[in-house]
Amino acid sequence: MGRAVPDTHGEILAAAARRFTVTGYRGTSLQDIAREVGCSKATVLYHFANKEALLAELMAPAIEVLRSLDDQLNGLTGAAAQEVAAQGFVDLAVRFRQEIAVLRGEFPELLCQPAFAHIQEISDRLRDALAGHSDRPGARIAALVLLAGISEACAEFADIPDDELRLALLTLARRAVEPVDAPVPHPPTTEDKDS
Amino acid sequence: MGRAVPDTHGEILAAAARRFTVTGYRGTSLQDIAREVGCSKATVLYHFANKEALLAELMAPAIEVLRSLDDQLNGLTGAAAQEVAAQGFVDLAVRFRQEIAVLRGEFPELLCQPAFAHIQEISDRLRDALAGHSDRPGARIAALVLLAGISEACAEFADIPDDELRLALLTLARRAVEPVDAPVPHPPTTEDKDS
DNA sequence: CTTCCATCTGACCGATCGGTCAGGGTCTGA
DNA sequence: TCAGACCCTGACCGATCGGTCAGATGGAAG
Repeated sequence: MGRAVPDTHGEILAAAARRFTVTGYRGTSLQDIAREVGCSKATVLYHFANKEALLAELMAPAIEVLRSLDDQLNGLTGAAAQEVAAQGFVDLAVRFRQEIAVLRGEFPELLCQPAFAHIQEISDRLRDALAGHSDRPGARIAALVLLAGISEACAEFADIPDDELRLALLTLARRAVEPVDAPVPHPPTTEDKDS
Repeated sequence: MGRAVPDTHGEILAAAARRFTVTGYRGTSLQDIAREVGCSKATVLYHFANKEALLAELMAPAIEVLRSLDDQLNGLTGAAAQEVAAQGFVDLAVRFRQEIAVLRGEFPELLCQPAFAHIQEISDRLRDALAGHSDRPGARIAALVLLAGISEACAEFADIPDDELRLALLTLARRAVEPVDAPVPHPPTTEDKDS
């Protein structure tokens, strides 16, 4: 009865997600998506203004969670920032495996599109937090390796249950981040307005 | 004098590498490459049979080194395999930063092309070695995260000197691989035909 | 029955893609 | 001087891309 409602919009969204994960955003044509849904290409463009809008709607939930993680990170320093960043990103990556798989590799190019204007800055801050806000090259490199590797792993291990993948990644992340040996974000000579 | 030789072939190769690293293989047209070189698209296709052949010649040296690493790995087990895999891959990734940046993200699709027929198997074996040939999900996941992350890091940190990047990545890899606590590939109850 | 609106479609558009081809320069060696 | 190899090019090809548009369909409201 109720299920007789076609919900073409949602079907297109789901089909696009499936195709994007296999052949990438650039490598997937609107025709491909339409074929998978079983409608015409014009129908796809009736439900979505253009290809970019389709991608934007697909990524919206993941981006929302990423933003909230960015908020949580605000103000944290040192090991606390590392732990929250690791836990938050692993959780996000596991939950939005498919969305992350979509962006795989095309990240830098897709970020240029206006729909993803601030994602670059957010992920930069996330990387910075995972490095414990350290400016040592080793810490920054480790943070990048982890973020990129976790994304890739989530896209790859689609068959592993969420809990198991999350645990493995979090364990790895805690083992791999470069430890911030001294909790000295700034020596007590400067003004400490919040302590 | 001698430098007057144009060497268009090499210039095209270099220009292609530059463009591919920025906009990816798919995202770079032969026209783009020709424009960067300052010749016509037809000239590009005079020096290279097609776009795929251009990519293949670009990747050939890196693939050669990857193959030799694969040979070195043959027969190694446990921690020894992990160490050789980590060291070998970090070295390869740092040396062939640009080549690896080219493949960034388009790896799975590009591997389908006949020129890269066996790369998938080799990288699978490399991942397996980095996991110490363990079948524990944690070890396999850590290996994948490292391989993917190291590739991404090499593509990203183009400004860091080779030595510094290599040291940081190797330190990270040794810290991050899941340790193979006991060198027991198989308990002595089953038949041991080679020991 | 008529009107209206949401949904959907085939036909079509200009742009760009990878790739082909005939031919024009230029240099060399006979 | 001439033949031929080498390098390079503009013009062109069919295919496919994202996107537009006029119109067909069908159900609900008046």
